Amino acid sequence: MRDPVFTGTAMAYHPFHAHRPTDFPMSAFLAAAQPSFFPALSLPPGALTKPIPDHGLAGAAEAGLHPALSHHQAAHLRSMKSLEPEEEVDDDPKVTLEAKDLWDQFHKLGTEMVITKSGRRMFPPFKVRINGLDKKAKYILLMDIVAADDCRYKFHNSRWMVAGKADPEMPKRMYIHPDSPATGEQWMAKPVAFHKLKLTNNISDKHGFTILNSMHKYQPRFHIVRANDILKLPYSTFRTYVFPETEFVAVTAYQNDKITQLKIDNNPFAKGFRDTGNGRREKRKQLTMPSLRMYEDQCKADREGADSDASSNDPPAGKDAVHSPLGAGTSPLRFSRPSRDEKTCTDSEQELEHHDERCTASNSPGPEPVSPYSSRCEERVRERPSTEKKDDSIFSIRNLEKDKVESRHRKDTTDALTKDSEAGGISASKDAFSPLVVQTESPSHFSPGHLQSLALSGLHSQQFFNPLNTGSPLLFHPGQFAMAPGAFSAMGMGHLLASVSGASALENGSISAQGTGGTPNPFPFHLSQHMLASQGIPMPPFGGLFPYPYTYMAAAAAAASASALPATSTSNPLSRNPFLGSSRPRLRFNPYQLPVSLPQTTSLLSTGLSGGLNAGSESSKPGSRETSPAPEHHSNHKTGGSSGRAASPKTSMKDSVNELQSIQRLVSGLEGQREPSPNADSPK
Amino acid sequence: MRDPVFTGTAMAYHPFHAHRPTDFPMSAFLAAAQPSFFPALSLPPGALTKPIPDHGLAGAAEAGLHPALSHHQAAHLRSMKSLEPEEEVDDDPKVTLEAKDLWDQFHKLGTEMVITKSGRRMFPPFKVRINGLDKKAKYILLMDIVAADDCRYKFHNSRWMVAGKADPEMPKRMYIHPDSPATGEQWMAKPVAFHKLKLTNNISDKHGFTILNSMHKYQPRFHIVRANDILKLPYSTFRTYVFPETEFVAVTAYQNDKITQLKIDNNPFAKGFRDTGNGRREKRKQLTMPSLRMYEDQCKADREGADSDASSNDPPAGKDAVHSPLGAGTSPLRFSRPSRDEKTCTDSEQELEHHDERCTASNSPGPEPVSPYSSRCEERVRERPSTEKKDDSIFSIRNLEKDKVESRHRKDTTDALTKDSEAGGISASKDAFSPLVVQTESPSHFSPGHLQSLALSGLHSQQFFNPLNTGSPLLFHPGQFAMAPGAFSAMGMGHLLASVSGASALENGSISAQGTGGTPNPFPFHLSQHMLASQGIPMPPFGGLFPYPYTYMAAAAAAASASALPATSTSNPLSRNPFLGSSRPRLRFNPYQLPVSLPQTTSLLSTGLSGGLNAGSESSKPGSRETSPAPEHHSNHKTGGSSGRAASPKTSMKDSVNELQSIQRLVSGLEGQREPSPNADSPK
DNA sequence: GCCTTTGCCACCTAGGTGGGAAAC
DNA sequence: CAGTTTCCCACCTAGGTGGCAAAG
Repeated sequence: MRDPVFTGTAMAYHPFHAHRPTDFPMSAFLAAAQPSFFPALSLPPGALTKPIPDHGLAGAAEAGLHPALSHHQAAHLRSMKSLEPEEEVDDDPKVTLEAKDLWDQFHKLGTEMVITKSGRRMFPPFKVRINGLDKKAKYILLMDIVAADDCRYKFHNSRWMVAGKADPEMPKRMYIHPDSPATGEQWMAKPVAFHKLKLTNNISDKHGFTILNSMHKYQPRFHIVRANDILKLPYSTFRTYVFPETEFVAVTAYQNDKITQLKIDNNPFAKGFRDTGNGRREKRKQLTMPSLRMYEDQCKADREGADSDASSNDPPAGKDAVHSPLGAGTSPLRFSRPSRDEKTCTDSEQELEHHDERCTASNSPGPEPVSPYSSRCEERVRERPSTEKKDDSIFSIRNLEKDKVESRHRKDTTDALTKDSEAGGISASKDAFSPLVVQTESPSHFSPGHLQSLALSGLHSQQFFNPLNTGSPLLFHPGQFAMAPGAFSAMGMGHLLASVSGASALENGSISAQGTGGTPNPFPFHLSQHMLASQGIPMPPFGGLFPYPYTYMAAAAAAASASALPATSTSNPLSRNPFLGSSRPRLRFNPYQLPVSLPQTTSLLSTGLSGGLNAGSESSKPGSRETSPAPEHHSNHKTGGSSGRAASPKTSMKDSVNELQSIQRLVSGLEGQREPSPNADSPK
Repeated sequence: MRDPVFTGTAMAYHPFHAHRPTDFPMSAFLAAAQPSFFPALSLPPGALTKPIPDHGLAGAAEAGLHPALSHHQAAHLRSMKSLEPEEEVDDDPKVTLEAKDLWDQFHKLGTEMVITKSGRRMFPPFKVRINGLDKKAKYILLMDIVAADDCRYKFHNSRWMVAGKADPEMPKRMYIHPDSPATGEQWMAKPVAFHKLKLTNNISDKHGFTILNSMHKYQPRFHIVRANDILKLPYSTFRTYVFPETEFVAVTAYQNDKITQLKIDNNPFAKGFRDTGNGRREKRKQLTMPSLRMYEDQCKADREGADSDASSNDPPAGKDAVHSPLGAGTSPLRFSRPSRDEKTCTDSEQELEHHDERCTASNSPGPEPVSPYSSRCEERVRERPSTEKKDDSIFSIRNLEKDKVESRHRKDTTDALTKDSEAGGISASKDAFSPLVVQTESPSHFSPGHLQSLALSGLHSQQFFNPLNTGSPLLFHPGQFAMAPGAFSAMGMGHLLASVSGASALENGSISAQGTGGTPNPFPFHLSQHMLASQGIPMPPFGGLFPYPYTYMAAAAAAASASALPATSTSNPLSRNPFLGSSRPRLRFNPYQLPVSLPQTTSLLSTGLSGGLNAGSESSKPGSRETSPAPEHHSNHKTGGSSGRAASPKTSMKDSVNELQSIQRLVSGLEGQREPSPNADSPK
């Protein structure tokens, strides 16, 4: 397990792989890829064509780059020594969260997302608009949802408060947008929605849904990978974007009536619960009604613009400009929920109410309530010295102070500002309030033991599943990684690349949600049974066997619109490490052990992945994986931001977390962080 | 226009293209591909791995191969000289029509498919089960619907009769299964449905729907192409499968009440019209009620087996075993509709009622009524001498006589028996009653002028659209081909490879059916704006500039289940040439001239396709393209089958058509046919 | 009892049916 | 006038909502 499968030459791999990825034995695939990933730069091969991005929104992105290593320079370097035979691509992705206003509204109240056994969509739908991609290059877009911290919450006295340490992390799944791979031109043509991603609390889910723990806080993440085949994902650079305002608490039933009302008022499918004069459900009182409906109207308008196919069935497609739907309705209700960010996760009534500690001077329109459970970003920011260890910095955090000044010029488009980080070169792009951007070099540091097997699943209602490399949700299974306890979930360390087998792929008339299990023709998906390395924020490099090939880049969090800017960017759950504090290994999941239908999925696995997978699974046994030191974690947020950069795997992780959480007020520092990850497997 | 864009070296193209297809300028793309296509063999590169197919159903496929050039030999030859760098693949696809029983029931009555402006699905859904593919190789599956003949029909006195020549052909579109490309393993995992393909009579359709002429007869076709990128389609071998029982007449309103009732009884969406005691629509009398519902039950059962995702939303997913739903209900009603097959298309009351002229000795359960408008296959078969010109044979027709003997051993699986044809080597596979199989070598003979531009479209309800090469419907526009008048529609000559731009791709919340037109972000699809060469049956090679690289293979039609076998295989509309008889160029369509939203679709087009496209358009001006000699066509079916193999473009086409139409009783002959295709452009 | 989860429900959206009147 | 087409409709399927009672 975790043997250096990634050994071989980059060149050897790509040429071969490019022609017929699927015919290539996984073993060979893995063997050929490793050596090529030098601990070099993090930027994607592209960006060379145009020395300076000329994309509309991206124009100012590079302005503040540190001379150490500009975006383009980095890209160039990478392209030269990287194993990627890819042509030089000119891209500088800028990502904007759609319906940001709506997200902000929810965020202020403390977003809740219902999770059910059968799978539930997210309500404000996670949708982003992308700019700056290379028109011709192909990209794979992904999304995952990682734990925002290692705490469990409870809604008490109209407040969210910590209720102990987080439960064991559920198998994480990386959801590949079904349209992947597609050209940059196609992705940029219209907003990219992930409404097919469903949330569930069913640990035995066979649909490839994202499994979450109820009463835990999560942070959705969006990833852009320039690759024309999902098989290349493990060796590709991940550009990760985090929109703090999309943070949410998973619940099995809504806790906050205001959230419920906001959902009802904006989700067209809940129209039946609106108090539109029609005798409807009583419970809720018209908390909102004023300028409501705006979001829906926007959605419908959007629908006009683009044709819908199976992939575009998400009713809520509202653009960022929702014109503050709730208006007077919800915004005034600033719940004083505890900002549990770096809480010690002890059951207590300590309702963290630092939400008033606005992260930035806020160029927002006055009284924007901070998210009920937003972190005390301001506090943290102050704690953080600007002495980031640039040499091995993992994050490239922009100077938000500067951004604030310019933020008002920008709409609510949270551009993604990619910067170089490996060399410690930090560039504060002038464009402010971008989402947190983390760029990860191809995780060549995976050992076969980390490879993941698919978890298949029929993807039931999951949007059209395009089999093979055409876009299948990646099922991530943290338990199969051999890394430190706290290395997972946080920023998506070692996501497992699993493919959906089930029956969802080829379109049939069948739609039963669960029938997939033991169907005769389970539609084996043997493509991507290898894990995806570090997704975003710092992750332990799996035993430190690797040359730290990847670098992280953080381009400020912001993501707040001119109005709600500071408020929404308050909580920065980017990289909480759920495993750090949880010591009760309740469940362990091994795709192969799950009741999931994993038929015929042995092709690639059997060749070279099975062993690795098993290895990883073994090491991450229930007891081992989830048992992590909680104490040190608690105090993290206090010390993290400052200087724990090159700290030990666990602490360093947390440090980075803290930094991220305080992004709103980030100073221009860029931090590199690398997690040695003691031993990949069990933390024990 | 029509400049030899296809010039260059195969090797040059592939290596490059494989890595980043979309980054490759179309001009270069085209230039590199041409030379590689020798007039060689037609079989796909695969089949080398295993000298003898060991697939369950395919086991006997090679049994009857003619020694001239076996399937594998051909494949080997091709792989050596072909430009395809593809590895040797072992495949021998067998295709089975799902819900064949249901199709048969409709076919007996004379299937009608409603076409509406907003697009209508086909009711028995076109769904096939595939076997014998190479597990690891990637395939692109396509479907198109071609005119079955060049006549216009009218339903008079409860009979379908010819009502003159066919109207000008509408722009034909090749629909790529959205899951494409996918591995053979994935395709074989479960039936492949094409329920996202919609039929319309809206000549300005922007959704990529298939545009048909009302009151005209059509024949759906299914294609398997081993390719990992739609960009390679033009240079890939097409294996075409035709199921005669899926023939239908497009109507704007049902003409035959029995068809209506059959639809209502079997289509779950029409449940509201069933006379289940509930006072419902009066009109129809319970024509069927006996063992009905079977199909639906089957569908639901199917749904259990496989998960549904956006691509699997088609309610009707019944397997082939529908247990003869209508039972006594509809089968007894054998309408004596005219079999207008090779009619002269003159308005007359001559109700062709040769349906009793069963094509084969029929091992079917007795009184299977022939399709009302089925062709006089038997007659035709007899006319055909077994003196196929093997040297340039286009069709490889199996010996059905032999098949008949063995057919009863087979279920209703109409296996696809691929055979070599180019060398004249014909192999009569022992497995009988396969659908008509036509294998086309990569149509390298396209000249730039034939290249097609996309017609984009949002694919509205069209199933999830996977942009880029992941699967987008190909929009075929006959008008942009430079070829003889009658060369189109019939067997899909020169289908245009157009991609859907619209908004369907990236999943958004928007679903409006028509809003695509002028949307801000039209999602340009510049991938496959080049036309797809000969799809199935003989087609004019566009001016004869080419070395006749493609070969056709026919592997018997059959496709009939043990019970209804002979009956269903009666009509063989495979390659009627609608243009041959139509001399009234009513409309001309140039994707660029349509009100379709073709924004940003210029990338590849502008590089190397625009010119070609325009060229093609120019040459195929309205007046030119549709003006074709009708007379010769009429008599075709009489003379066609016998020896018109190497005949002139037009006649040869018809000859092959005739042959195909009589497939049910095909003798062991295999015919190769190649169409010189005078000049690619305008027939004038 | 409290807290949380589950299952079922009514009520929506989205869209696939053919009927039937009206239009062409 | 007859043949066709169009449009709107009621009626379905499929599935996304939160409520709510009951169960853990």
